[in-house]
Amino acid sequence: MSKVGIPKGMRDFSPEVMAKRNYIFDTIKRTFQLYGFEQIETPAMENRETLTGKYGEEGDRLIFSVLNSGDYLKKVEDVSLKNRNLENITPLVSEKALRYDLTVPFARYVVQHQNEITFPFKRFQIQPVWRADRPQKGRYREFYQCDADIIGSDSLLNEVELIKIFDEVLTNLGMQDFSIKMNNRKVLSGIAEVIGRPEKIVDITIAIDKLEKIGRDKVNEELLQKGLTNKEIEQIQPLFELKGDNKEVLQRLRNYLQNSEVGLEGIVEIEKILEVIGFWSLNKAKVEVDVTLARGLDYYTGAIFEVVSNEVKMGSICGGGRYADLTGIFGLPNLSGVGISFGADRIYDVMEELKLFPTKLSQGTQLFFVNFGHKEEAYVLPLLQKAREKGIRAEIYPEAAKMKKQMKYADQKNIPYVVVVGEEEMKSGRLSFKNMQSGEQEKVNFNELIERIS
RNA sequence: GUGGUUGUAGCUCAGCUGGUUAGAGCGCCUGAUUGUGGUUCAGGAGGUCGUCGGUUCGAAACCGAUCUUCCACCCCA
Repeated sequence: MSKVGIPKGMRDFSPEVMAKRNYIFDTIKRTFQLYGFEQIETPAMENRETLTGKYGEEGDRLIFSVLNSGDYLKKVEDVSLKNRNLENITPLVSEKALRYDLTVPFARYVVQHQNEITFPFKRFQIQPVWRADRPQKGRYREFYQCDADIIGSDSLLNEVELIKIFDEVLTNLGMQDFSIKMNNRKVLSGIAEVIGRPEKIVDITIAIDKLEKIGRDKVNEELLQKGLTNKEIEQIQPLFELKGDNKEVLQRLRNYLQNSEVGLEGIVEIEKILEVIGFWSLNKAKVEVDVTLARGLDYYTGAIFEVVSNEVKMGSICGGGRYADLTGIFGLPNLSGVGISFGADRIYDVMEELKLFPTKLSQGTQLFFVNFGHKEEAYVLPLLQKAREKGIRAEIYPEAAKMKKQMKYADQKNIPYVVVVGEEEMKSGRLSFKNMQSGEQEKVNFNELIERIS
């Protein structure tokens, strides 16, 4: 076993894997562009303070900090080192951090470039993000997010367009059965309000979010542990029975939230979104109103989305939601945004499990020239150039190795056609042209050869 | 951050309650075929058993630490 390796939770991607990954990225990118989004990129690192405090306490722990260059202990007093007061020391030894998601860097970008941006601004961004989490199934320390956000518009039409993008991308990737779960932060606020503990909104929603996973009893247990009274827990119970079709769920929810202004507002938003989706047709997506869905509570203020495959057991493969004031923390208030994120790596795992990748993804070499040496190169290299000019992916073996070795190379790279040009072929102009799949070989001139391939 | 799990040849793995030169299949290299791959045949290379330390006459095997893998929790794409 060699000593080389890569950090925990991070991966290499070999050519076959990259072909599949690019298939996903290309599909997502094409759809984003089709809906009018423009691409940006931001640096792998942000200033640490740009990121900290944006993802909750848990999130801060998962941010990879980058050690300062040079004498990074310069600013640290010996006393604080001895006391191991990490909270104070970290900012002194690390001023940069790897981005944790694409949304916060995007908010920073918008604030920084506000004078160049025409609002509403529709951008997309496909880049890796890093989290210092323990790796496990569907969870990596480095993974790609593919985000599309609209910032500077309150309209719910944006939410609808994003739902449509979920549908279009995942359908195009071949998924047959997936659910776009939708909730609204205002509904969650309403629930906390109705049971009289608005300050407990986060604890309540995080607990009921686990309903499907751990069951009702455990959820209630957790609620009790978080300091809710039995009476309050009793009031939450009707929410666990809110299953069924969206209309029915909303009807009962409206009844439940009748005394909460904000809660009713959330319901109206959900209804509006559902109504407008109705103007379009969805392919394979099922839109489900789910009051137990609680995501990104640290910044979402309106709609909350999460997409799960119903065919494979995996965490959520996409997420998203509306944040009324994300740029406010960077000094640009009153800009409302809504965005979604595709988790490309999880989508990959789902597609792999469902065998959804097309077999013909490879953009490998189509035509291979055997190399016999300097004299032959003089004859063959111009032909190679011509083939490439015709758009044929072609290559020549870089040295005059044994033919067996060259053929083997072509075989292992799955190159479908091989040209052999030696003395005989140079004299006659009839090239030996071999079909590697059938094993057949014939003599053709160069133009015929090009026609055979294209 | 908590709990569990894994590590033997390039890959997938075997290796008995500790016993001498650690195995298989696949892959790789060479030749049969000095201008023909994928099939066949013959031969060959390749491992300080994750790392460090301990127990023992003796450790791949037992113990400890550490790293890595995978899984669950927390949280999340």
